[in-house]
Amino acid sequence: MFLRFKKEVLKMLKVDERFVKESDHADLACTIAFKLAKEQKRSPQEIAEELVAELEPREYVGSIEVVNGYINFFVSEEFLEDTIDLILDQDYDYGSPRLKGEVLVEHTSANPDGPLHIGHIRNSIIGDTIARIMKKAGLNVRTQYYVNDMGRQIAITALGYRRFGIDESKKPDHAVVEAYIKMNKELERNPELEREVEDLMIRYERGDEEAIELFREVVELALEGIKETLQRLNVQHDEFVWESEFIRNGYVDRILKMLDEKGLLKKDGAWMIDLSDLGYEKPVVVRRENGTTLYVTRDLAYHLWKNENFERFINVLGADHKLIGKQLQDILKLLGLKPPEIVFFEFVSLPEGSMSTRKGKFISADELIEKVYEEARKIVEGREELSDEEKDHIAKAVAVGALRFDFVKIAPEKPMVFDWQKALDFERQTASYIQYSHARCCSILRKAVESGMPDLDFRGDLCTPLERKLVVLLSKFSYIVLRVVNELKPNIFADYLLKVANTFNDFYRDHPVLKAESELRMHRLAIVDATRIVLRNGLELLGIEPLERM
RNA sequence: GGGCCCGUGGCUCAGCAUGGAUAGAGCGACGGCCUUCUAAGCCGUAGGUCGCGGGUUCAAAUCCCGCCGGGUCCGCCA
Repeated sequence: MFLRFKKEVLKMLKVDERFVKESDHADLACTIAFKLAKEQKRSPQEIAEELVAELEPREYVGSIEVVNGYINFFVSEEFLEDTIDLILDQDYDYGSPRLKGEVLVEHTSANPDGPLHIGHIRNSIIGDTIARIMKKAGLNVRTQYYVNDMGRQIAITALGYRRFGIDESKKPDHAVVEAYIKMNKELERNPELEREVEDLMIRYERGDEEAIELFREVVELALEGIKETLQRLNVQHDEFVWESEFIRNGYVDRILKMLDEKGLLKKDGAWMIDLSDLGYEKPVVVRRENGTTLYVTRDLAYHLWKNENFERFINVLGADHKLIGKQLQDILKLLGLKPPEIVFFEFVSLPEGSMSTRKGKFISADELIEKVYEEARKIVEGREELSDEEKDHIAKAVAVGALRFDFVKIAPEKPMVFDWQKALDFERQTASYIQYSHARCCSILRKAVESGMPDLDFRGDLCTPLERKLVVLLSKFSYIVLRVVNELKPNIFADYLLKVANTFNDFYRDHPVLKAESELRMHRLAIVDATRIVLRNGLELLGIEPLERM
């Protein structure tokens, strides 16, 4: 709805979109007069007044005023009424800007050599949230986990698995990483084993059956554990795509042929692409002297496949992939293919330094989830009216919410230092605050039903300034969704939802609902119900369960 | 050495793309509010040279240049 208001404002003014912005002083504010002031050598105020004199309020633009050169626009009562009607009418569907298109989101894609750690889940949470928001926007979204089954570290894991076996009593990913860590130590002690690693990698790429079976077994084990963790976090993948598939299905050969035909390959024993014209110091090797391919080669093949199937493809990658990511984009462009859009996120480190799976220096996602759950459980214990089962359910939802929100609210480009104390401090958990606000809405509506639910009837003319503010905020849902789709910054949405919860709690404080008389009661119940729908739909986009009581 | 990212009250962050009206939240601190729709809530107070120095502009947290501090990348690894 807010999008329509903005469109009307733009149509009235006939100015470029960038001069119209959100503001604390108005629903939308225009700064064009400042620009014109310079050219015309007149005061911004004068120009703004002149511009406004020619404008007539329309359907959704209720009033216009000029202050200090700003042209401030306010929504009409009709706008407020249509917003509430739309929300109540669309319910679960509310909030979509109704886009069309085929989109692929690739995220997480952690090496299958052990459990996900707290750095990996930053990737999962950003990726999953983007995917959810794009789906909401109406796009046809598929999510994939790219399984790096051909790497050196998987060969090492496979060797460790064969040599030491694994502890079957443990969750499989945690068991696999033990073999990986042990094998790494073994390699340090005995560098001769290096040849075995290399040999195994070559055999796997050439399609040696025994090697394939070994890799498959160990990778499946790791993935089994990883999938369980992802499920706990409400992170969904439609498919797990194995890197080695692109060797076997011919895409690697095709991409190499394309590179060759474009004259991009320098074959000097190894095959490489010279990117010095684009400012890269070193060439990118796509085929080793021994005939095997590299990670980037398979990734190029994967992106050839993406080009054939999707209009937009988005990768969520750690900042350590920046160089290789840019090279991938540039090579694809040279081939006349579409490059992926990449969301880079900075590292999550521990107070004592960066994490390392190889050295066993990491905090696993499972451990974090468990501890946060225990903490949430302590708080829920205080609610005597709830059954044990309900308490458990609420604690789980609150824990996952706290965790997901903690990661998604921070802009991806910010480095994070993990802190146990903060992760477990529920005083600062904003997710449960939003869940709580939603539960409050539900509670009011439950009581209203008990005492005979009246018809909901929102009236623009009954709105207090705060109610007006809340409804305008509710109208921005699809506008915010669209922003995330365009800018790929899911933290914008987290911020928005927090603002909705905040404003609702302000409303709750000094606007009695159930005690209000007749039409005011109907009016406010409509606001509560609409807020409930926005909070519920919004929490779902963040992968957080909207609880009805807590 | 070169590239990229980050640097905003004691702490964690938003705002920076497209410069504009008093720099916003949360935690922590201090003081208040449960006979009134869930106190996982609300209200109030204190706390800021927006890393530093220049520049552009009527106007800079936001744009440009130079520094400083932290992170990260620069393999025929992934």
